[in-house]
Amino acid sequence: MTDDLLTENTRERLLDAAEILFANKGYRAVSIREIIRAAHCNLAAVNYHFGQKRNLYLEVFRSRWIPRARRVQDAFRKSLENNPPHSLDDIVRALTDAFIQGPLSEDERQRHHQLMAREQARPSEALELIVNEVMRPFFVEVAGLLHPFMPDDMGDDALYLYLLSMFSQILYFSFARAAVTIMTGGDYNTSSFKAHISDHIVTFCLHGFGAVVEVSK
Amino acid sequence: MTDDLLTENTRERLLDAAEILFANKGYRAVSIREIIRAAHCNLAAVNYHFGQKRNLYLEVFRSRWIPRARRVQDAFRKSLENNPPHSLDDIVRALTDAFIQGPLSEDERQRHHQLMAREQARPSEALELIVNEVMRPFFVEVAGLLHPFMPDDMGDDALYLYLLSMFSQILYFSFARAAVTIMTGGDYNTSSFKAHISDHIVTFCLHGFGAVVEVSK
DNA sequence: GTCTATAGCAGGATAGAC
DNA sequence: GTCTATCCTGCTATAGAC
Repeated sequence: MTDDLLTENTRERLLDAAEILFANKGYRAVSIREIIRAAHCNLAAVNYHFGQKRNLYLEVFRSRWIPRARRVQDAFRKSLENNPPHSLDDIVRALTDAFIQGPLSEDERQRHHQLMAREQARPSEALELIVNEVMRPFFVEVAGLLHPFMPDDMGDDALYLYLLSMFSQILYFSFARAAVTIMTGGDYNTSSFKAHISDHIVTFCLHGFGAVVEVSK
Repeated sequence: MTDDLLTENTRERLLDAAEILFANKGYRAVSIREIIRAAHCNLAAVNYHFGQKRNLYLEVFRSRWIPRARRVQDAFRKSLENNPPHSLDDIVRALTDAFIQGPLSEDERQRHHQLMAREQARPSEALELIVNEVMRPFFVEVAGLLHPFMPDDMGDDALYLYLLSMFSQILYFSFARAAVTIMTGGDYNTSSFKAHISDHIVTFCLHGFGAVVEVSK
C-alpha cells in the first residue's frame, strides 16, 4: 500500500504513490494530502511538478500505465517470435499468458487493470489516451495475426468483439480479485491459483474463438 | 441524468437520484449536495432519512440493486419454466438473454453493472451484501442446473470459474459501453447492436463451456 | 526544488424554525 | 417531514521563505 522508495526523486515518488491510490480508490476519492503522505513529500510538491491534481492523474497514465502496457505487448510479441504460431491455440495462449502470467507482478497487474476498468466505467481524457495509444493499435495488430486462421468473410468488427470478450475476462479476473476469491475460495497469492486462472481463461477463450473456427484438440 | 419524478416521496427520490450518481461517479465523487439537487429536496433530507451519506449508499443496494437483480433472476427462471432446457445451449441462452435482453432497460443495466463493477474493484459492506444475497445463491442454483450437462468429476469450484467468465463479459459489455462503442463502432441505443452483443456473448460462452462438454452445433 | 503558511471554498453533518 | 442557517473539517491551490 505505502510506497517507501526514497531513492527516486520527488516527482517519481509522487507518480508511484498516486498510481497506487488512484487505482485503489478512484480519482476523486484520493486527496493530494493522501498522495504526498505516501510519497513522503510536501503538499506544494504536486503543484510544483504537475500544476494541478488532474495533471498528476494524466501523467500517471502517460509515464506509468502506457509503458507498462507496452511491456506486456512486447512480452506477447517476443513469445510469438520465439515460438511462431501454427494455430489459433498458439496465439490465444501467448496472448493470455502475456497478460496474466507475463512480466507484471500480481499487484502490478491488479493496479493496471483497476485503472483501466475505472476509465472504462467513467471515461475521461485518459481513456482516449488508452484507446488511441494502446488498445486500438494492439487490436489492429492482433487482428492481423488472427486473420489467417479466421473465415475469409470475417471482418475486423466481428473479430474485435471476440477480443473484447477475451480482455473482459483478463480485466475481470484482475480487478475483481476479492469477488473471485470469495466465490472460488482461491488465493491469488499462491502461484498455483494464478496458473489455474490463466489456464482457465486460455481454455475458455480458445473454445470461445472456436465458435468461428474449428479448434484442434 | 436528472431524476425528475416528483410524484414519489422524498426518500424514494433520494434513492433514485443517488443510485444514478453513485453508479456514474462512485461514492466519494458524489456530494450530498449533488444528490439533493437531482432529487429536488433539501440538504437536511439525507440526514433525516438515512442518518448519514454512507447509509444512503448502502440503502441503494438494499432497496434498489438487490430487487433489480432478483427481477433479472426471475426472468431467467421464468424463461426456463416456459422452455425446459434440453441442453447446455438452452441454459446459456436463457442466462445471457435474461441479463442482456431481459427486463432491464439499457440505462438500468449499465447503472446496475457499473455499481457492481465499482464494488468489485473496491469492495465494501455492499459487496458482502451482493455476494451473500445475490451472487452466491444464484451461482449455486445455476450450478445445479448445469450439473446434469457437465462431466461427473467436475466440482462446483471449476464450474464457478466458467460462470465468472460468462458474467465478466456481461458486466464488461454493460459498464464499458464507451470503450465497446469506440472499438466496434456500434451504438447501444440501436436494438440491433444490443441483440448483436447478446448473440455474441451467447455464442462465445456456449463454446467456452464447450471446453468441458461437447456442444451441439 | 522543497518547504511552511494560508487563502478560499466545498464537503458532511446538525440545530432549530415551521 | 421539510426547510434555512450554520458549524467545522478537509480540500485544492498559491504565495513566498529558504
